[in-house]
Amino acid sequence: MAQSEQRRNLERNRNGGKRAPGRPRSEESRQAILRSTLKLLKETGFPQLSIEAIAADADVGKATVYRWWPTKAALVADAFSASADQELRFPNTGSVHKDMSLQMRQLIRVFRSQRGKVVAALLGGGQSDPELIAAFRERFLWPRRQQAYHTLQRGIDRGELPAGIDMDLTLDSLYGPIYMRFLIRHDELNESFADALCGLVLHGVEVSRSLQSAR
Amino acid sequence: MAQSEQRRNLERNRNGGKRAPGRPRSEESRQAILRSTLKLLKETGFPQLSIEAIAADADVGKATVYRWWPTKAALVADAFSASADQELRFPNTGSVHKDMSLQMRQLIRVFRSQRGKVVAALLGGGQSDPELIAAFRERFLWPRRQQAYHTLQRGIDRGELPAGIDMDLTLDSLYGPIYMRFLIRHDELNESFADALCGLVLHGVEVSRSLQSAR
Amino acid sequence: MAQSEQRRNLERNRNGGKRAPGRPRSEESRQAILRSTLKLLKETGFPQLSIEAIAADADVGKATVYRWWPTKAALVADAFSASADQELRFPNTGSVHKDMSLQMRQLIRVFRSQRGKVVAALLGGGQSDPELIAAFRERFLWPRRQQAYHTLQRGIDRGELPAGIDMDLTLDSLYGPIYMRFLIRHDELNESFADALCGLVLHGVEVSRSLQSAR
Amino acid sequence: MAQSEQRRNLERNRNGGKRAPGRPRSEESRQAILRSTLKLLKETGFPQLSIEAIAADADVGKATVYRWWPTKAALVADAFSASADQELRFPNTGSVHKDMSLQMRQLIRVFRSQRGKVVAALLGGGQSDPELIAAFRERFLWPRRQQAYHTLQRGIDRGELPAGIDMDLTLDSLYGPIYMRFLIRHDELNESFADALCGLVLHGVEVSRSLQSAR
DNA sequence: CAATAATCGAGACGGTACGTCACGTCTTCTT
DNA sequence: AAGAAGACGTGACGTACCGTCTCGATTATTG
Repeated sequence: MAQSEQRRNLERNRNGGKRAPGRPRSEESRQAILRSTLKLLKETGFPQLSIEAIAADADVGKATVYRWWPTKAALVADAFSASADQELRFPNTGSVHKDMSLQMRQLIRVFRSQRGKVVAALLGGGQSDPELIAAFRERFLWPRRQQAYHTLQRGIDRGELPAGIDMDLTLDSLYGPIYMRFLIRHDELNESFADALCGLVLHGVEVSRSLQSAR
Repeated sequence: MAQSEQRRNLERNRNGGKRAPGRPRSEESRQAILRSTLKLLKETGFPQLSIEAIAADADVGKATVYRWWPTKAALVADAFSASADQELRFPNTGSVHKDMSLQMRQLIRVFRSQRGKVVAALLGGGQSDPELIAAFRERFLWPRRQQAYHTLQRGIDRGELPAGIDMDLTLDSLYGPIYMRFLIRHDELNESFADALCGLVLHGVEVSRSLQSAR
Repeated sequence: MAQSEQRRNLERNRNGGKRAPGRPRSEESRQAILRSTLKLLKETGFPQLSIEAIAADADVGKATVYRWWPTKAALVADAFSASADQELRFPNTGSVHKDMSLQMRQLIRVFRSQRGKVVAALLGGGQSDPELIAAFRERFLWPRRQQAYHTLQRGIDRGELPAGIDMDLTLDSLYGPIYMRFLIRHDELNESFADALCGLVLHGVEVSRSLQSAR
Repeated sequence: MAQSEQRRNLERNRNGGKRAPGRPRSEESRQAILRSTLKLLKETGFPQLSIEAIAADADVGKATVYRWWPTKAALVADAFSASADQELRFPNTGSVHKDMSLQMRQLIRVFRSQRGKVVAALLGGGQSDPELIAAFRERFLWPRRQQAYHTLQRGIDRGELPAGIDMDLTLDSLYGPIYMRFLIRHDELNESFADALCGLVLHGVEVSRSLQSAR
């Protein structure tokens, strides 16, 4: 459930299931707005995206947009998370190496697809708008990181990884290079990069466990 | 030498030292513009930065800005690189671990300083402006990466690192997590992160040399 | 009714009294703009008049001006005609000579007043903008000329003037010298000029009726 | 000799025929500027005419224009009078009627030609620039009016016109309607208008001599 | 079934910044 | 010293969106 659509729904809940009086919010408009937002975001960057254009594209009054989303950032964050919910689940193959590299390959595939433009817009816009980057963290990064913790834990339980490792360091080492290549575009970001990265980092984790545990 | 100031200077060179006719460009204005750009960039983000405000702050006509920089991006890129030239050199302590972690600590220090806002603006803005991100690569990333290659090579020569490693993979593994934490801000980015990262990755490199050489 | 305000009103009429959708035009702004236009026109000439200044003086967004008037000329024409409607009616004294010279005196009085600056601006600007001069003709010249025709006709009916005279020639002979002195300022334009002119021309008309009817 | 080009020539005269030191003024540039001014004035109106464009068209530095003409008005006035010197002389046929109507026909012909655009620009621009209208009076109107006085005087001497007439009233009555039709364009301005006008006004003068002499 | 209430679309509003153009002045080298 | 070249600070241009507002119309709940 998107963050900024709560006003009247909250009232509804408080009133014990009763609807607020007046014309109810148009679900049709809401979806058209989110759809147009994603569409235009893929065509232009975040700064070029205008609420004027979104409203026009969605055949909706400008005020309807402003009624439900306080800023362009909130709208984009909503649109993004509405479209990001179902993807990028972690597999469970019985091997940490395999689980991680498979998921990382998925991520790279997403980054290279049309959807990547939206992520780039979010991360780019987020550099000047804390709300945007927070939305990315909370709706995209954290849910996946929770799953990643479990995946790593399974590896520890199976003895593939030493106990006591710094999971955040490990995961940032695995994903950081992907994000870096995605955002800076200084080198190719293809799926085999996931394998090489996975090999390098997970072997490093195994070896330097003593250092980690000493921290 | 900044990119967008070449027009008339090039002519000068071609003409064998002769100056172009007409009033020469005001070096004073040029520097005032770059100074104001950096100053305002630190106060607001890249999208909020307006050429109008830069010109006003620099006591300069708007047209003078547009005469020399085609876009806000080009201006910011110039301002950034004019201020980034001298820093972040690599040390040479006789140990790869030490050399790298020292430099990475410097980078983190920069990212956490006022200058970090400019980098974030550049990378953020760059997500919707290829010119900006290219400027970052060419004027910031590449020069340092050249030095990093040499640092790694010294490690190989000294036997600290195996020969035949994938330097780009290694360096992205070292720096990627820093950039990720800097841009996504999902976890603390302090200088000790550099040491942990360095330990993890360089040990990983040593162990997985066979994998790398097999590629 | 001013020319450039018709768009939405016309729709209203076509729709049988129904209003166009959307926020209706602000009558307050419209009048403030016209008022400021006249005010500034009296202070400076037509070329010096800037839409920027009008908008500022009227406490109005620049876009509001451009929304309703395509050019500065159209705006000035509207402002002029909004202020010119009620004046300079022709008297009916029972004597052509008296009627004409009284009205011509009024005209000279207007030309010598503050309002004269606006007329001069209109006629001056009109030399490079057909729209402006057309506005002057249609909203100022023609309405008065209609009345002048009737005044002359009354003179003919009463036998003061010969039938079959060229009314346009007559009226241009009466008013042309006034306009000429007003615009070229080569000689004094005072009210007694009206009497002298009237005497000369109307006597001329009486005498040269034969020439006119022979045309 | 144009008004604003006097600075150095005056010095020359004071110095007793000696030339000022330094590079002499380029006659070529001066003429190119005047030529381009007229050319562009015929293409666009006075307000649209830009010194920038004149300098470019004349292949001349902008400063050269500003060095010799203080304002656009002065330049246009100069250009106009440089081109108006030789025309519109009064004939001497032995008949006032004929002399006047021939000259008025000439004037109408000029007004309808390309040169008319320049006159319109001058009179139009002059409504907001006293310098311009003064230039028109002094370099165009007065010289011709002097000749017109003589023409009328010849008529009086020959007994065609009564003595003691108001020459300025007479001439304004003859020319005012032409200027009015030229500037307001409310009715056709063809050469036969000169004859009708001449007939009407000169007959009027003959009849109302008593009124005039009574003034 | 009316009254009330909040939504919807449309689009005008006062603003801010855009990128361009011409202004009149200046600084340089060349003639 | 005047020439051309052309950069300079200035300020208006007309445009695009901003976020807010005022309309009539629509769609629900409440009395």
